[in-house]
Amino acid sequence: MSEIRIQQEITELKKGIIDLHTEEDLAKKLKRYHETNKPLIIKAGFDPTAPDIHLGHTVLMNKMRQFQLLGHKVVMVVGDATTLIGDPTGKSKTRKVLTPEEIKINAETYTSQAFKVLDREKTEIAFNSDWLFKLDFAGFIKLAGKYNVARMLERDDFKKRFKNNDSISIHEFLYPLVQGYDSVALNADVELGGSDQIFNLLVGRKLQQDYGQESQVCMTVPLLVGLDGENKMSKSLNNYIGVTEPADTMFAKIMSISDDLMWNYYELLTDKTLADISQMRAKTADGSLHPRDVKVELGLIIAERFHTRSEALEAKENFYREVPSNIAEYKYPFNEEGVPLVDIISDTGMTKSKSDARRMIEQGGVKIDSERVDDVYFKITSRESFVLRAGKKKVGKIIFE
RNA sequence: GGAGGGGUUCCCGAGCGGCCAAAGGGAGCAGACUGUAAAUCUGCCGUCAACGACUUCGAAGGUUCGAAUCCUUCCCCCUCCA
Repeated sequence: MSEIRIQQEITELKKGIIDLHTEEDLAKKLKRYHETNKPLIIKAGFDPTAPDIHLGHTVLMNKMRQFQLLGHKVVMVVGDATTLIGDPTGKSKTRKVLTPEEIKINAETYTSQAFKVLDREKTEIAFNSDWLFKLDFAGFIKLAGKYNVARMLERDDFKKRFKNNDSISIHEFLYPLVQGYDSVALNADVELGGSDQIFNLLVGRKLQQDYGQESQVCMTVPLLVGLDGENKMSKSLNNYIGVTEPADTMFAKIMSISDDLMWNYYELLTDKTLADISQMRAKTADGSLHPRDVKVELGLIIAERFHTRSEALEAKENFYREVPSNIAEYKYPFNEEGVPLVDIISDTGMTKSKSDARRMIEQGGVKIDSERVDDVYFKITSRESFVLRAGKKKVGKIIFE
């Protein structure tokens, strides 16, 4: 296999990544693969405490998929044993411990979503309790002996906490060690992770050496910025696009991001090459391409990845249509004396309280069949069903029964 | 073990007996403008049978005509010294 081919693969794999330790090692491993046809073992750990996957997670998964497309094998390590410790990365509080049942359920939810991106055939799921619980006391002490405090303190958050006299529990030191041991147990060739994980990955790299293995290549991907354009994408900040969300929602959410952020998404979430992206960017800058159209394209790419092409196109249609084709329907009891509109708005969950619904009307955000309502006391007196709009995003068809 | 600081509405953070549903900022929501974007501007932002009533300022009691503000007990955080 030619050097050129390997070089091409490396270029492809390097797209959008933050760290790569080291390119030489990667080249060496890829070369060996082409000679022996033995797939590389690509390891990525995941935390079974948060089972919902959003686009932020898929940045990593896209990278894993890239390896799969090149013929390699991905091992997803469920940290059911390490969760007992709780990853100290960026955390100041100890997290709650899950039961084995909860972990199992979370892991299943997680992996089933992951297969929207990953190739099931080339993916193995492993639980690190399998080997960690077998490590006896002597083995454990031996593991602990492979690293020292000074090196642990090299890690940024440990360093800061130590300087600030914040507590660092001994067991927190064990986390990187144990995660590193996973690499030893799997004999991993490459470990992937978020950029905040680089320290842990490098520990694995060193441990493998100590255990007489070839050390793994460590690659990290950036954290995806959320829809707000500021914070990292996360469910708790509600600035995310979940992989199980309907195509309509995905498309609409993409359309709501800022133009600046859109380029970042192109780079991290699509297969477009860097050259393509900078070309589009230049065209929008000189006015020959409308940024809105570029964003529509992005919306289509994302929606299609998790749904089908036709669903993606339909989502686009719906986005521009006054009333989407597949809006939610609400049944509501009819009353001869007239039903206060405020009640309908809040009871259907379009607003969280009646006060909220009143405000919405006062501010001109409520429409019935595209007629604006400005009377707070408006009552519905006809049995006919109608399309109700409360604000930009909430639409529903009201059917009386 | 000792000394001190604090817990306020989604978040940060003022208030320290009545003028407090509680300043200010952030987030969120609505409207205008646009490309159903961002930025910007304006308004809203506890609940309800709504010019009024009810529930909120860690929890429970108490003082008072009246308490987020004063007292008592309890719970929880944080800082400093050992």
